[in-house]
Amino acid sequence: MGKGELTRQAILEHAVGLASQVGLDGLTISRLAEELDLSKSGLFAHFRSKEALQVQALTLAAERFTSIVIRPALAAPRGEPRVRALFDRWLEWPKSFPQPGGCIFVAASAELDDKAGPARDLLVRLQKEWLDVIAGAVRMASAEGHFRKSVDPLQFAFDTYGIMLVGHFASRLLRDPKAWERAGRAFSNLLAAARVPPN
Amino acid sequence: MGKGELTRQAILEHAVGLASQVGLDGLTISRLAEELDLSKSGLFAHFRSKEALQVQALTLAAERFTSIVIRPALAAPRGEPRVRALFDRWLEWPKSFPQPGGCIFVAASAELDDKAGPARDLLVRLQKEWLDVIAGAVRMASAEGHFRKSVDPLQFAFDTYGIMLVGHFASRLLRDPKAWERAGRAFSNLLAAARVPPN
DNA sequence: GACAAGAACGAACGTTCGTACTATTTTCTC
DNA sequence: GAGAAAATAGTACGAACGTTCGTTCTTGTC
Repeated sequence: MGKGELTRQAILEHAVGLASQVGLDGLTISRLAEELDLSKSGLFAHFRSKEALQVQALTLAAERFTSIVIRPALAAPRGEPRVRALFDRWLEWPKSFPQPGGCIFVAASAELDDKAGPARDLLVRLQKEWLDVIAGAVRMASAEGHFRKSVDPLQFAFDTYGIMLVGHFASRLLRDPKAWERAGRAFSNLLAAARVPPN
Repeated sequence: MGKGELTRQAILEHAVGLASQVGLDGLTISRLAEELDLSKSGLFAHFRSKEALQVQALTLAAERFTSIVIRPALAAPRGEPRVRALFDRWLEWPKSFPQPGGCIFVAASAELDDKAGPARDLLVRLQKEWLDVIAGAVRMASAEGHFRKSVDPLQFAFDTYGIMLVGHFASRLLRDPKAWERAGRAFSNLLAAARVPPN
């Protein structure tokens, strides 16, 4: 990996953190350059447009998400354990990949939901894939006999995502120290409702 | 109500709609003035700072939220019907008060979770109040014998908010036509779990 | 060690931002 | 309907934005 590629990655890594705080639009090249001790033009040359920078930042975040959350969780045994692992690893994600403003995908989701463009398109694809990963794990949990057959995998993924969103909201905006505890409880309830009844 | 107050309201109403699309920060005075056929300075004079404009826009939205969502729902009979009414009226809110970019509070929550200032302070207060309204209705539902005594009102409010958030997310970002249907189902499950078991 | 390619720089561009002033017009009050 | 007060417009400002340009320094290759 040449020197250029190295700084490009460093820029993007920092860009994700910054964007998590101020948004992908609030991100400015000047500030990014300043914080990385680069010249505005030198930094800019790596991307040739702000939009490209945004897209590449999202791409980098997605790669890391896969390796930090998804891949390890898929190593858990099929069925309920894997479903749990997906949730648990997601909780660790904003810490494992430092995002001082919280999960960049949550921030970007609210920001981009109205703005057409390649960044939005990419984000939509990524989020759908993530929901599908959850739904897939749920489907297996039914096949393994852990969950009832009647559990709707996409509904389960939908519900889980809601818990993640509200955890994020309560933790970051309301600064509720019990936010993640509550999220955990909500998810446990979701699991309990999906499980095949004992006996 | 003098003419000044009238245009001020008109400005704020439009500002809320605009902010729902581009965010409270993305809101610009020039664009607002343009769309309302006012001069930049003429519009600006009403608020004397952009921050004041943001805060007043949030305030207006909150007033409308109270009269569109909360007040009518409180007219529903105590207990589960009132809890349901709160949820149902919330679904109507982005339509009753036009917000082309979706609920302004959802947008603002993601945007302001990191930015200290009066706008954030106000938003936090409003959102806590809203959660308390839900929790209060849940408490009554337990008192009325509709919900189990063991239901944690704040947890219920937390879960409900999550459903709203994910409905918003699925509908606006993913453009999932089944989003609100799914949200309704999730909420029904929540209600079912809270209800006292039959017999 | 020469030399091309790539990376970073500083300065400048046109535009837009929020805000400050002063003037003009409109509205309200007696 | 005159005069005060309020509302709107006009113009200008300094700062920040994304982007372009030509130049310099650094890196890697033969």
